[in-house]
Amino acid sequence: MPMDSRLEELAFEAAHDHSACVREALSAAAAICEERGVRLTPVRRRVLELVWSSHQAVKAYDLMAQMQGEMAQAAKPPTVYRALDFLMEQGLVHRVDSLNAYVGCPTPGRTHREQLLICTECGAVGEMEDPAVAHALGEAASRAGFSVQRQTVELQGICGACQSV
Amino acid sequence: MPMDSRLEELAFEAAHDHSACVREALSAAAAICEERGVRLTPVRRRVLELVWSSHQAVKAYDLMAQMQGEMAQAAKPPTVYRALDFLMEQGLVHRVDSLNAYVGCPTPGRTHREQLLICTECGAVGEMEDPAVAHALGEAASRAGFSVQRQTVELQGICGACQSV
DNA sequence: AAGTCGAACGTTATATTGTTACACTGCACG
DNA sequence: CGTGCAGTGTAACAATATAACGTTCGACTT
Ligand SMILES: [Zn+2]
Ligand SMILES: [Zn+2]
Ligand SMILES: [Zn+2]
Ligand SMILES: [Zn+2]
Repeated sequence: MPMDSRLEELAFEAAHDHSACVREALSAAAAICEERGVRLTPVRRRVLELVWSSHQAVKAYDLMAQMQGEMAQAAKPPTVYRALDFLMEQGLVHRVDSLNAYVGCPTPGRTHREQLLICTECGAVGEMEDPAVAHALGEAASRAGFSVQRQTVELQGICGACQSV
Repeated sequence: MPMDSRLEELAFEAAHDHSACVREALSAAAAICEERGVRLTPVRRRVLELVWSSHQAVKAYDLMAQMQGEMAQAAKPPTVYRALDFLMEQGLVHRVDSLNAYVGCPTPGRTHREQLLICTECGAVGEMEDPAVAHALGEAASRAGFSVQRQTVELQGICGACQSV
């Protein structure tokens, strides 16, 4: 069982063997679901695969469009949204609020307070989990008397690959 | 011209003279628009006033509903969205991405990289601008080779007022 | 084997949020 | 006066998401 976090590094790599990313994400997901006793059904698996079809965030209706014809009938909104809800509950996918879109988590299995990096040039979405950021946020919030339950941190900017063009 | 940042403190104050918040926000907006040579038209002013009708984030279609009948005709979506776009450009209002809603900025006039605090109990939305957070985010992003242009930071949790109930 | 239950999925309709396109008005400016 | 342009009105539509309810199917009980 690999389960390394190599995927974390790849979002902004211009060229890499992306089919390996997909394979790795799917096999990690299968292992996690197995371990938790939840079911990675064909619909859920297919949605996860399509979310991972690039390192960009994917729109729900684009997923539907890609699933036209390949399931028995056309995939309707509830089918896709239910699958996305499941994948998010299991931490396999994150929602990108500032884009109304969804991206595969490169480090599933451990819960985390991730910070997303969204390249406005190439659309790639990376993810980091910086303890100093989490600490600074917690400190600042508690000075304001605020008790944090969840965080949404999304940075828009230019990724390394796009800067070096 | 007051232009203090007292408003910043009030989002989570259980009881306060909120009509003063509204007055202050509107007069600050008028001053800022005057100074910049942009027009705070009646539509824009009314939208800003309604956004400030509480310290909660307000939905665009709720604004429309409240404007029914008071303008010549019913307010249609483009009217409200154009006003919101203007107010956001001028930094008088922020969009809360995680809620698809809009909140008045308590410290307009200076551009800032704000962090929003959203109480899941009472719905109030406060705002802070913590240098340590900004610094940690910048550091972490640049270690990832990422050049930040904009940030979306929204913390969901329980505000001081709701904790002490 | 038959019954029961609940998770997953299908289906239809609807709700919510936001945009496009184009016409009209009124004021600033020559 | 025209002329242009910012602001607004209006109609239609696009994009995103949820509600409500029925069906299927396998696990478990009896
Ligand atoms: Zn890849
Ligand atoms: Zn890029
Ligand atoms: Zn107030
Ligand atoms: Zn509260």
